[in-house]
Amino acid sequence: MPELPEVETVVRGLRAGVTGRRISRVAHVSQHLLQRDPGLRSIAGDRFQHFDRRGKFIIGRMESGRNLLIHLRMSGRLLLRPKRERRDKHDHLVLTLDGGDRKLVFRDVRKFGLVEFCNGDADSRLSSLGPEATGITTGQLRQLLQGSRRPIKAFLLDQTKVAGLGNIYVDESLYRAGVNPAELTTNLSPEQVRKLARAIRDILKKAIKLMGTTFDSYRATDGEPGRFASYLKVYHKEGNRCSICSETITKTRLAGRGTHFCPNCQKLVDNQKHEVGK
DNA sequence: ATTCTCACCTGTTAGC
DNA sequence: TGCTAACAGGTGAGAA
Repeated sequence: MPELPEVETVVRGLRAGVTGRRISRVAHVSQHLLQRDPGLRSIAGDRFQHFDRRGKFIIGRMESGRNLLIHLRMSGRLLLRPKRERRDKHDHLVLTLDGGDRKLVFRDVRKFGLVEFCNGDADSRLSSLGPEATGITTGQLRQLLQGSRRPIKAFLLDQTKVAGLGNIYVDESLYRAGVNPAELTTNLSPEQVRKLARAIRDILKKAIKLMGTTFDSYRATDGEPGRFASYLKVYHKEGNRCSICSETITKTRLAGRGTHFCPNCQKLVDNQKHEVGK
């Protein structure tokens, strides 16, 4: 579930607690991470100089010049824990840090997450990302929509179009903009594009301020849950009343995901005007 | 070329 | 109660 606001919160925690720290020891590394990067253990002795975020990726800039690429995917967490704390069975990378009494732990129940060295910003996983969702403008969004014909929800989940959105914030943004998730990108009116860009920026800004949304497993580096969940209007609100029109929030399946919306506030654009009054 | 579907995992929950 | 099946959702490989 970690999307842009959650990843941003984690990165801020890393900047505050890990920047400048040297890795004294790799206390544990799981086989599945070593399989992807057999050289991962060589991080011992290196030092974290800076952390960047790009979309949902975290990039650790190392003193050696190397770049550590991290993705939390669904259940990944980066936690600062006391050095003596017993290892959880889902801890897949445990880095003991010089100075202080904490260690950096990558915990990931479902093992979809990623921790490996990459070749910097030229790595295709990073270079193929679209512009950051936090700053998406109406003009950018209009441009990106050109030549695309698919449900707007599928489009917004595509990281090569806009980077950082996931299922929660896509549903929330579409609701705020009054756009049906199944609306084809080709059908969006200029006004809808404008509202959508605005909704994305506003919702992400507030979610970052509240340190993300904790629905289930997400936690910040200090173990704290995000506080945006109480502001969700449609995500996991099926059966509830729409706060605008009192219609019942509906859940369907679109683009392979649970999709939540208000059938009244988010009507499909009537694209068959010639059939009016049929 | 673009879009769609499924595999990747495991814990939780719904259903019988 | 105990079992199985479905579900959760980000990404990438392969199919359409």
